[in-house]
Parts: sequence; C-alpha cells; structure tokens
Amino acid sequence: MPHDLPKAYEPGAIEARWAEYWVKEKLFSVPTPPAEAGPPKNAGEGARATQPATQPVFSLLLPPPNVTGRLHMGHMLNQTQMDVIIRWHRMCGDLTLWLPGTDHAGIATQMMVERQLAGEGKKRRDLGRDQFIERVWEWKKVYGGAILDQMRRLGASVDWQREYFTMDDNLSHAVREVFVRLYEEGLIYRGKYIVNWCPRCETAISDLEVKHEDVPGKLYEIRYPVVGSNEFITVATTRPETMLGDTAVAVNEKDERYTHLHGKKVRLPLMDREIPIILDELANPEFGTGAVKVTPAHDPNDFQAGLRHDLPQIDVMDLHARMNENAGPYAGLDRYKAREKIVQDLEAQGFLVAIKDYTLPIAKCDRCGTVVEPRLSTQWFIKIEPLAKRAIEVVEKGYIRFTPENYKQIYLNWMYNIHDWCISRQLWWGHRIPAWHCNNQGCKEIIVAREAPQKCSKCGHAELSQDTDVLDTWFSSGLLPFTALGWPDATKDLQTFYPTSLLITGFDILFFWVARMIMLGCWFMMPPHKPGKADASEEELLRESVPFRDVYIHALVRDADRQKMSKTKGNVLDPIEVIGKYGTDATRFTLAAMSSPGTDIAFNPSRTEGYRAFANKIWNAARFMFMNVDRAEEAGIWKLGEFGWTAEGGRPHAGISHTGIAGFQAVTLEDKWILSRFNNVAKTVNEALVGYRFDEAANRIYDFFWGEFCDWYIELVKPRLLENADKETVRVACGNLVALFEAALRLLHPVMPFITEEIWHAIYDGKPPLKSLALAAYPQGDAGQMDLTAETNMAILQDLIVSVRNLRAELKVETKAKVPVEVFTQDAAIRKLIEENQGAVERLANVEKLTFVESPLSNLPGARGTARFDVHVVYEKKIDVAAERERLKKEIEKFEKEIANLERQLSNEQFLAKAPAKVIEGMRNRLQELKVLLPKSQSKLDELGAA
RNA sequence: GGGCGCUUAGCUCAGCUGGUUAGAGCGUCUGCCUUACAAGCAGAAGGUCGCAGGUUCGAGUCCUGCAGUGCCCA
Repeated sequence: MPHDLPKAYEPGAIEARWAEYWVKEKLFSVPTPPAEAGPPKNAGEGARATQPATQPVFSLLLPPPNVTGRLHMGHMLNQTQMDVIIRWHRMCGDLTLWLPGTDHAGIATQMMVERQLAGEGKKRRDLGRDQFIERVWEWKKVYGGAILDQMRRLGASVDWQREYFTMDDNLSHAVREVFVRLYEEGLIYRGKYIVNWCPRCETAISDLEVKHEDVPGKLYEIRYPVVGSNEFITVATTRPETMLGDTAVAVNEKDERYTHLHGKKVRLPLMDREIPIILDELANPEFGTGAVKVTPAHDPNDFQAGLRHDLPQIDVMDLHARMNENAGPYAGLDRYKAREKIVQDLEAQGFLVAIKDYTLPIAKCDRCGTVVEPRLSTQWFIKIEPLAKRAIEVVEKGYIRFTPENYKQIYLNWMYNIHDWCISRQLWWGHRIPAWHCNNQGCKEIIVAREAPQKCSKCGHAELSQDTDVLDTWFSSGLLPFTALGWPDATKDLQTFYPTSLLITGFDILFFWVARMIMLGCWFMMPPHKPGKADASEEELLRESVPFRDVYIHALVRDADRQKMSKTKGNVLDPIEVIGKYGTDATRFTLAAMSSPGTDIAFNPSRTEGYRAFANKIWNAARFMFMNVDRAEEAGIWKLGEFGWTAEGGRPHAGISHTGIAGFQAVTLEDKWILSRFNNVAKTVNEALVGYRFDEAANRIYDFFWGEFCDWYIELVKPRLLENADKETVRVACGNLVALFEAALRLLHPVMPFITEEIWHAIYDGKPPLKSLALAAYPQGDAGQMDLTAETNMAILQDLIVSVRNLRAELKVETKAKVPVEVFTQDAAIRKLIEENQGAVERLANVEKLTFVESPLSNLPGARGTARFDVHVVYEKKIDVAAERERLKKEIEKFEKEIANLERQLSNEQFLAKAPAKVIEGMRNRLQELKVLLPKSQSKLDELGAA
C-alpha cells in the first residue's frame, strides 16, 4: 500500500477524525468490575493486589466544568495534564478510569437563564419557581453540553459512558442523604447570623465567594450627643448609612478619655433614639477617636459585639440593599443614595465633624461584582470543626500529598482557621434543602427528612412547606468523589475506584472544592457512613477515606506578557482558535512543555508554532520511513505486515505486553546508540511523569525525536536503505526504522495523541493489532537495551562531524563543496571507531576523503584539536585570521580559568578528603583533558602570529 | 497587617538531595531549496545566576538581610 502523505502535516482533518473515532469506539469506557472479584479493598499498598488479576487501578475525577462554561486555556491546561497522566497509566496497563461530568453551577446558571428571560422582558418571579426550573433544564439541554463537546475535540480520553450531571437523580439523592445524616449528627444547624449577601444575586454567599479589594473612599466622623450632658462622642465610619441601625457606641475600658462616660447613653442623630455606651474590645483606642458605632445587623464584628452585650439587632435594609421601614425617612432609598442624603442631613444638623479620604476594603460578589452587604438572615450552616479536624489529619499524616508541596501548608493554614460554612443559598436552581417547615404558626417545627413528610412530626399538622433555599453548589460537588461512584450504596465501583488516585486542579478552587472534598470524603467514607464492610483498623480506614491520594495543583495560564487573561483586557486566548491554527497536538504539547510546577504559564503562540513544526517534523520523518519501506516492499525485500511478527515469537502488541522496542536488531553503532538512547529517554520520561514533571517529559521526548532520531539516526541509516544496499541490510534497516518509530510513537502518544495515532495505524498498514495506539504498551526503558559504550562512541563521532562542519563554516567552504580532511589520533580505539564509521563522517560532514596522519594537526590553520583527536580540513582558502585569533584568545582564557579552578580544588586537602570520589575523578579527567587542549590552542595562536 | 512564591541569555522558562564546562525553546546573525521536512538543514553570537553578607573543601542551588515583583488570607 503506497503511503502518499501530504508534504506538510495538516492536523485539522486528522484530529477531528480520531477524536470522533475514540468516542464512537468507546475506547476509554471502563465497565464496572465484576462483583465476584476479590475481597473488599484493603488499605494501603495491598489494596491494588486485591483487584481482579492484580491489575493496578488508576482513577481520576474530572473537575466538573460549569454547564454554563466555555472552554478556556485553564481548562485546556488542566485537561491536557489529566489526559497525559491518564493515557500514560492506561498504556502502563492500569485499570484506568477518568470520570467526566458537569456541574449545575447554581448562581452562574441561574444568571444565564435570567439573562435569557430578560431578553423576553420577563423576570424569574414572573414564571414562578417550577416553571423557572423547567426553563433552566431546557437551557441545559440546549447549551449545557457545549464544554464537553469542546473537550472531545481535545482528545480527552474520558469514559463518556459514565458522564454525570450534578443534578442527576442519583446524585441528588446522595446530596439529600448527606444533608440528612449531617443534620442527624448535629453537624448542620440553622440560625440567624450575619452572612455575605449579594443584593444582585439575592442570596447569601460563602466567605470564599467574596473578593476583597482596596478602593479609595471616605471616612466620615460623626458626633453623637451624650444624653444628659452637652458632650459628644465622635465616631468614625466608612458607611454612615448603617448608623440608622446603630444600637450602641463602644469604647475601650482602658481608654481613659471615656472613663467618665461609662454607663451613659448617647442620642442617635437622625433617628432620635437613645443607645448605650458599652465597653468592648471592639473599640481600639489606637484607631481614630477610639469610639466606634455598633450596628449588629450590618457588620460581622458588630454582630458579635451585639451578642456579647445583648444588643438589639436593627436591620435597616431589604434584600436589594435598599433602606427598609426601619430606616425611617430614608426608607426606600438605595444604600448609596441613602448615604448621600444622610451625610447631607448630618451636616445640616451639625453632627458631621469631618470627611476624610480613606482607603477602604470592600467586599464584592465573586460572581457578579456587586458590593456585598453583610446581612442578618437565617441560614443553614455546617459545623465544620469535626470535619476539618479529620481533613487536617489526613494531610498531616501524608495520606493526601500535594504537588507542588507548598500547597500543603496553604491548605493546612486555611483548615486551621476555618469558619462554619454557610451552605444555604436563596436561589431556585440547585439541590433544594430537604427541610420542611410546619405551617402551623403555633408550631413552626422544622423537619429534616429524606422524603417529604406527610405531617408535622411534632404537632401532626398536615400542611408543611419545604424550605425555599437550595444548597451551595460546592456542597454537592464536594461529594462527587464518592457519590459519582455510587455512594451511599456499596457499589463495586466505589470499592474499586475509591479513593481516586489523583486530582488535578487549579489553586483557585483549593478551598472551594479540594478542601471540601477532603472534609466530606473523609467523613462519609469512614464508618458509620462508609458502605459495605469496614473490618480494617481505624488508621487504615482513615487512610482509605480520602477522596484522592494525590493533588496536583496546576498553574495559571497567562498571556504572552504574563498578564492575567480577562475579557475586559481583551487578551483572552480561545483554545479552540489556537487549536484551529496550530492543531490540538501542538497546543497540548505547548501546555505540557511549559508545565513546570509552581510557575504560571505565559502562553505564547510562537511557542505553539514551534511545536506545530515538531509535529511536522514527525510527519516528515514518517514520510521518509514509508517512502523507504514502500520501496523495499516493491523490491520484495520487506513489508509492513511483517512488522510485529519479528519479536517474541508472535505479535508483540496483541496485548499489553512489550514495553520496549521489539524486533530491533542492533547491528551498527547507530543502532546500538539509538536503542540505548531510546531506552534512557523512556526511563527518564516515566520518572518525570511519576513526579508530574510534564515539562521534563515533553522536552525529553522532543529532544529525542528531533535531536537524536531525526538529526542523527535517520541521517546515519540512509545509506543502508539505498537501492544498491544488499537485501539483508535493507531488511534490517527497515525493520529497525519501523520498530523504533513505532516505539517512539508510543512514547509520545500521551502528549500528542492525534498525530501518533494516525502514523501508528499507517505503520500497521490499516491492520493494527489493537483498536488504538492508546491501548498499546508504554515504553519503560529496558536497562538491557542501554549501551553506554555506544553512547560514548557516538558522542566522539558526533564531535568529529560537528568539528568538521564548524571548520568548514570558518573557512567559508562553499556548502556543496566536498573537502578532504585529515585526522590524527594517538588512541587506537578511536582510530578504529572512526575508520569503522568513515562513510558516515564523510557523508554527514560533506567530506571528500578522510585520511589518518601520524603527526598532530592542531597548529594548522583550518584545524581543530580535541582531547581525543585533531582534525584538519584541507582547504586552501585563508581563514579569517583576526576572527580566529579572537576565538582562540577567548578559548584560552576559558581553559586557563577552568584549569586554575580545578587545580585549586584538587590541591585542597579538605576537598580531596570530603568530596565524593566520582567528583574528584571527573575533575582529574577534565584537568588532564584541558592540559591537552590548552597547549594546542596556545601554539595555534602563536602560529597565527601577533595582530 | 499575616502568610507564601518569584528574580538565571533579548523574551519565556529548566537547572532534582550543594559537586566537574549553567541548559532549552523562541528571537537574533551567517550560509544553504543537500529529493523526509524552508513549519527545514548546517553553523554562530549572547549569562558578573537581583544586591550584600554568611555556612561549606565547594553555592545558581542552603541560611540571613536588603531591593524589586506577584499571589493568597485578613
């Protein structure tokens, strides 16, 4: 079969075809393991051994993107890394599950649909709750799959058969179950507290959903008249409108300025209300006047102070942050309008002391940017301390490991200082809280239950209404590692795939999601909540309760100038566009190659362009291979079909069996060398991936494929493929070339799945032993195929060839002209090596004839001396004496410096006593080498004469 | 205010538990369309490793201080 591949690689069509094929063939679907297999999973290392056929398990949960989402560079990075790891594990023979799904994203999705409604001139409340939710489901049906469709284009090898949505029935059921159990354990409570309230979203939000920033503002100083005297107390505030809700003024007990006012009252301006002067730590004598107004219903600190002093809580705003009926004449005004009016009135009435410029921290809703209003409201909370305690323990004990490691401390610090978690949201879209309120006004009992109760458990009243709040989206996503595998049932999936092996995600959701998964996972996958038998020790159970064993925190993708990508800046790169330009493989490679831990990625498309060139290089290497293989086939010497029968007495790929290069016959130096290099590289790549060094893995493969395989091996093997070569030579060369290429494709596949799949299928001539390269074995690096001598010898040969090329350039030899060279060496082994490979040197360095001479050459113009040989390019054209002198001077200076440094160290007894032998020996060798090189350069410089 | 990073070639970054000559990609310069590849080939230039001390036989690597810069939390 002729392989007429286009001259330049065109990723578009090929990638789309394979992406579709992988999905259609369900290649990455993992059936639930049979129930009869093995006893329940044990703790620790042994756990893997209890799997059927002792197959190791690797499981990974895709951080579910929002249904509202579109793919951005962060997703692409995240998914590239996951796919690399997953494909690698799969090829290593693990039972590999990558579980995809989407998140219902309460606020975001509700906003989306509200916006859609607004386009029709409608509001959410016009439809009513049920109808609105129906609308959201419709919206989800139409647009909700967008991001997963994009994901397919990336080649993400997830199990599409297991795709979930966080609002699915089974998951919703689990959410209710968790809520009820936590409630029964006394870990969920309901209460009236100050929460972060977003007036636009009309809901409470958690501390994490609030972003703080400093903005220029004003500090208002207001004086409150002391009752029964003509004194005033001056308080300072950045939010004068809240004074309407003041119920006290606090001073510090130690503050002598106010001692005489202890026990007195002040008259609140504008409201004409008497409020007490209280003694509280809230008042800092160092700050401002030392007196502060206390507004328990509108400030979290004041709220606490209010509880300490049993102060009334006067809420002066409504849920839109407009002043309410408690605000007297200001009722109905927006909070900022009210502020203006109040300041005016205070001034008019002589209560305003000063307005000062002041930088104030403001809190904004992470989702919509509206300034958050601390609001007193009744919410549901999780008593977090018992959960946090366990979440701290598993990390401190190393049952969960973080990469990069410093996130461990960040996580722990946060966990040590954690506050109770407000889990109720005043939204319509989400998991509705399974609590019912008795409509009997005299009873008002709250019943938390799995299913809607028929009557009040306290008074028997039949009219109950379900709590209107829904749960924080992160509450349900925090459960996913176990609920997505079937919890609360003791499913085989849960038993097999939990704990998941790894989580890859961004630091921005470390607290939102990672921390909560750990808290909830370690709570619900421990007795009494862990389904199935739990006959292991407490410690083993804890170790196995974690939602994942490893957490890899990836970096942020920034633009080429290291700026954060943002819509307002207009510097957002759309991954789909980048893919369109350079191909998915090149884009994936860019992200992988730049993924060094802890460093943000400055994504520069020029880099991707470079990796597109890499794909093209591979493509053309394949063209070269096929060209030769086809010719050999036409000549009846070899054919592609034979590949795969050449080793291990049968098809090596019929299962996951061979991990190195099968059927490679290392005959020549270049064969031995490339085989050794390949195995070394494979070993390095595997090691890199173990440590999540995607950059290391990608770069090593790149260097090997381009710098060694293409630049040297292919060049060296060419003569063995020529028509005049004997048949056996051609046969071996073809076999080696194809075997090597096939193995290299396997090595590269996790990073560049598309081009490798394409070429791999072509290698098998349309009859591959497996449905996909993704199912083949990953090269492991076989020590038996490494050959240090071959690597050293090859390095000498390369040195010789590069030296000649170098001299040619210096002598300005025309590119096409072949020149004779002379070589001098005192080492018989080196002479033999060069003799044996003379043809290669002549070809690669464009040499007419290589001859050996018996005396040193390095003084000659157009010659170069190395520690092992001298080489002289015979060419009459004069060299650029000045440039050569300059070069030599520089070289000599460098050598001298190095020699001095080495001699200094080697004459130091302390050094000799303490340094490892390997280092000392290395330095001695180097010194010896330099002592050969220096005089060569020196005498050559002398030869050139003074300037 | 508390905590955590970062500073290495023009740009973006590697450099692992200190150990021989500090690397790569892109960019720059020179010469080549050498029948796999101009998205290519061959060659070259370019670094007092932010600054100042210290530990050590030995520091880009460890410690302290300073400067610049970024992030998280309050």
